[in-house]
Amino acid sequence: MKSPTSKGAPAPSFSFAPPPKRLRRADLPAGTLDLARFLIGKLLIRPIDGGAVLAGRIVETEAYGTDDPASHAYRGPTKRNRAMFEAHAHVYVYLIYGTSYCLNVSTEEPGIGAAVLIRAAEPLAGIARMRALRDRPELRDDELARGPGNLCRAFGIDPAFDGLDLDADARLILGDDGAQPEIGASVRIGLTKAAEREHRFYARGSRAVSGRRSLSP
DNA sequence: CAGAGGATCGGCT
DNA sequence: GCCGATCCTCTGG
Repeated sequence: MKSPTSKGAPAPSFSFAPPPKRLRRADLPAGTLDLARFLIGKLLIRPIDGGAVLAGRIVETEAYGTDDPASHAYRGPTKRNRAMFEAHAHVYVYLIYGTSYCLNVSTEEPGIGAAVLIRAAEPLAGIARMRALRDRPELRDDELARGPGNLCRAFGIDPAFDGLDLDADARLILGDDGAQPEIGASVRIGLTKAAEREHRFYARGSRAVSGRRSLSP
């Protein structure tokens, strides 16, 4: 028997204790490495239909700062990367390898191109919907948003989100519920340029982190 | 205007 | 661990 007292009532789509605080631009550190570390443990929340949300805890990020040959902004602004040059807390979404989208958050003052790649999240709410978006019913919860392309698919994030201001737009929200995982650092994943820089950050012990186990001790 | 390459993923050896 | 899929963007001629 389950929920005998709430028979017929719709299940709450989203509940945290304590409820998360929405993070605005002023709450977010500027600076690429600082924001990459700060975002570990924070909540990524995407409201969908009927008051429901998709939500997950960010467990892996990578920094792409100034003077970084691996950054899309390294050679200056282009049509694609313009969101990287907006004030910090703007969203940059791009297509990689013709198959996956990647979600980034801009990190510096206007005119400076830099961003943090959101690489993985632990699903917390809207999990059935995420599994449907992935179209992989066999996956465990902690596999749904593991890896930057998978995260975008699980959250339904596509180029329509490119340029969105996390401070002002209701389509995507950063939240803080007070959790503070222990943070580890490593080299970034999948790069050919500047591969030695330890600009990847992750939540120690999370099963939702991508990459070989040895990268996330 | 052609061509190379890419912040990935999933399947296969 | 290796490889192909798939397509957009940027670069160079």
